[in-house]
Amino acid sequence: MPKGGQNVTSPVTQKLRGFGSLDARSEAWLLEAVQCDVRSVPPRVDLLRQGEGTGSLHVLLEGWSIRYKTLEDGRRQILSVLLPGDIFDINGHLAESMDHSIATLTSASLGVLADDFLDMARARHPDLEKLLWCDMHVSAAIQRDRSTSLGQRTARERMAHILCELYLRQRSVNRSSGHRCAFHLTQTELAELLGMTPVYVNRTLQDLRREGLIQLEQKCLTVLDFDRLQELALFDAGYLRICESDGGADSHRENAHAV
Amino acid sequence: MPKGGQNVTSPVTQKLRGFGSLDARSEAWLLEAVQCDVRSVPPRVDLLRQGEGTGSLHVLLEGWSIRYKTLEDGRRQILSVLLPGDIFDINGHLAESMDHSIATLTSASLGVLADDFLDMARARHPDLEKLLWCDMHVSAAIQRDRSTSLGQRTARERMAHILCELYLRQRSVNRSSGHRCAFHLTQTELAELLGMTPVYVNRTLQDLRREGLIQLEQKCLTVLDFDRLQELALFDAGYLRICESDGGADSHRENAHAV
DNA sequence: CGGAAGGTTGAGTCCTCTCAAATGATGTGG
DNA sequence: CCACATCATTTGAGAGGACTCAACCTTCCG
Repeated sequence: MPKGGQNVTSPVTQKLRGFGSLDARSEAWLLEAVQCDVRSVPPRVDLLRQGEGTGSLHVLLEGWSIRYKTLEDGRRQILSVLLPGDIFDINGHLAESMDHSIATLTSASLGVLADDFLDMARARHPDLEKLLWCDMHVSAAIQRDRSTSLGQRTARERMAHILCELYLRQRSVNRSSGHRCAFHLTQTELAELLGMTPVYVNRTLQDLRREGLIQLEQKCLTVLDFDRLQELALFDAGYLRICESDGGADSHRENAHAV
Repeated sequence: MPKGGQNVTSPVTQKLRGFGSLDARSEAWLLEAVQCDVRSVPPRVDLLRQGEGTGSLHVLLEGWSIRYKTLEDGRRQILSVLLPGDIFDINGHLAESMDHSIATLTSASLGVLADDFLDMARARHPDLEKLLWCDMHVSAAIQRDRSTSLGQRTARERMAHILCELYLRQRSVNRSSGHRCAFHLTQTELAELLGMTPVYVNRTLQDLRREGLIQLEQKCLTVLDFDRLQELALFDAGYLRICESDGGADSHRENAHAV
């Protein structure tokens, strides 16, 4: 969606800019690299499969995907949700086989980066390289929060927590309007993400709706009362390291968990 | 325990060698760097605290530690167990504050690496740098497996799984003899790690004991029937990327999940 | 020896699951 | 444009895995 002529609003650059300053030259180079080899993928397709070989660095430009892991007997855990702007398989070359899978949920558009991308970034765009590591660091923090949810939070809290996370993460790449954002997980997928049963997911969602916290229908989430939702979830946005910056000029942090 | 005069068996080098070949020069340099600033820490002390500033790269040389995260209301999730040879806070400089804490369980000995360690490794010991990223990659895989456990496995399975993991990880750094290894988690800590209640941990352990799978007493774990334990846990050791190599000569993989 | 921490046991409860079926969306082809 | 198949959501009733509370026992250590 090139608006006003310049396509500076790629979700990737937008996300990375949230982690720190990015030289205009580096940003241009990144945009170039990302759009060099773009692929369109239909919904519900495995991009990388557990046990098989690894791939190169990918950037999700549009659509939703998931990272998941299956047990021998078929049970499946969704580890995290990948949103536009998310980078994955950043260290693929380090392993000979995947310990998990990655699949699209919706139809998606994918930037496949050249094999020497990281080396080039390291050599010529150190500021960009740093932001890439930051991104990786945030992904790890999200993963830790997911573990914490699964281990400590009740079903209601887990549900509230994931809704907060997905809402804010989309907002940080301009994928929200007002208090609404897309939501491409089915209740069954939510169940696999939150470690509960589809039936119970349904009941938990109805609870949250009944209490006027959210609205969720037709792949669209409306957060009616973010404060109460956040409170219920024991949600602390600090780990997302999201800086609120719209035009790119100011960058007053709103959700940071300052010391 | 310098055996035969040379202390080449630091748990770090041992662990890294499992991920790939390490030049003798790099190894010597690593040993040097790690033993340059060694600190002894008493049991049950926070090394790094959630919300506070980050530290530099650390290597756990001896003893057990944990990575954990606390919710506002006090609930605590132990994210992972750190064993001798484990590296942590590898990307500390990327964040301004910790999203989780790290604490010792036992008295521990800790190698604190110089700030330019990674840069030096990158410049002069690329083989070592690669193994460090491998290690980070394996840590992430362990974290993913933890999420999978918490989300999909039953209490019994989770318990069996963590026992398999801790046993194998210790074995990979020569911290086991026969089918026995140290075990420095109390039942309460196991509960915080597995997302269950201390009382239920106790009952689950008794189940496993009754079935002749394990023995656990006095901070010592004996795995009586690894095969059945592994089967019960739906444990797949592939993600640990452990190569079996004793004297350093051969390296027949035993637990690898070959394609 | 006494206190504290960890481990064990019992009984009752409830959060979450299972099974099953009905209803509502979505999409495809004739 | 309807009929059909498929998938997603919803609802009900019953069962059970894991939790809570509380007491008691054991080990450890100053």
